[in-house]
Amino acid sequence: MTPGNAPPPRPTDAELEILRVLWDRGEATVREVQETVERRRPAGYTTVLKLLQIMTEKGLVERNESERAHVYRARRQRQETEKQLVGDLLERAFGGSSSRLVLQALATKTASPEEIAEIREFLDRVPGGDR
Amino acid sequence: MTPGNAPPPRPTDAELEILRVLWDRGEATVREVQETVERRRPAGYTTVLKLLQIMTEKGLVERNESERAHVYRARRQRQETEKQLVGDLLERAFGGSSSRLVLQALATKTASPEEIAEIREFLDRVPGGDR
DNA sequence: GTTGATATACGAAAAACTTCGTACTAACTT
DNA sequence: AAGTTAGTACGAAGTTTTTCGTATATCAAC
Repeated sequence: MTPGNAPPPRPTDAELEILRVLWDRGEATVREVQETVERRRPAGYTTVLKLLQIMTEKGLVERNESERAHVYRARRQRQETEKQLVGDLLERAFGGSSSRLVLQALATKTASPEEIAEIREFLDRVPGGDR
Repeated sequence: MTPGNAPPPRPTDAELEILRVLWDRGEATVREVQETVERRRPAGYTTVLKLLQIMTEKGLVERNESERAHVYRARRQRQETEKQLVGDLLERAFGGSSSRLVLQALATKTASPEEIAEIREFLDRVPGGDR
């Protein structure tokens, strides 16, 4: 096993940008990742390569080396990582109060009517959340 | 003006722990902060002192030096910082979709019935969020 | 006034993060 | 075969984060 067996660490900012590319595309070579990241901000080829190598060591991604250009995939699903990040922020900044985080999120960026309906549906299904 | 005039940077993990103490107490000396942080995790006195000094430079806190033991205060309100952190995570991980973040938060840690009611009330008041 | 307790200042080390240059390798092209 | 292109490996440097030791100052009490 490459990384002991501990759960992968929280991805850093630069790592998260790369993960987003991999989640979108399913899998990608270094060049594909680099070209996509490049559109958002300056990022040299070897920089992205090195990051992917480190992320492999950390267990954040895995790679297929059968071709000359290695193909990378995220090791955890987008949703799992999102959960990790939210849970982390919840503990670090909101003392575990999810409602405070939720209200803050809604205040930060207004949700569309569809999104609001979606949230309502979720609340209706939460145990103890029924009116 | 101590820090140019740029908005204070996103606080790091260790800085956030200190800010939480300051938000709770309103203001505190290094020793008070250190003793409170200590309960959560090992943290030496000079470590906390140094962090507070750096945070002063960064503009995250301000201090009153009129007494021998300087008294520190958070420079931004808890809510402003929470907003910054949520907005940041929203962009970095959720591509700006607040509903995805909200649903993830609710799934991560179940909110109490009171909290759920609070969220409902908020949704009712959001423009376009009325049923 | 010397001692002891309690402060701040500051340098510096260790770890993590980010970036990039250089070396090397494999494959295609002429 | 030699040169060009496109890839990985890896060391290393710059920055930030975190930690702590040591020097120094202040104050109180003896």
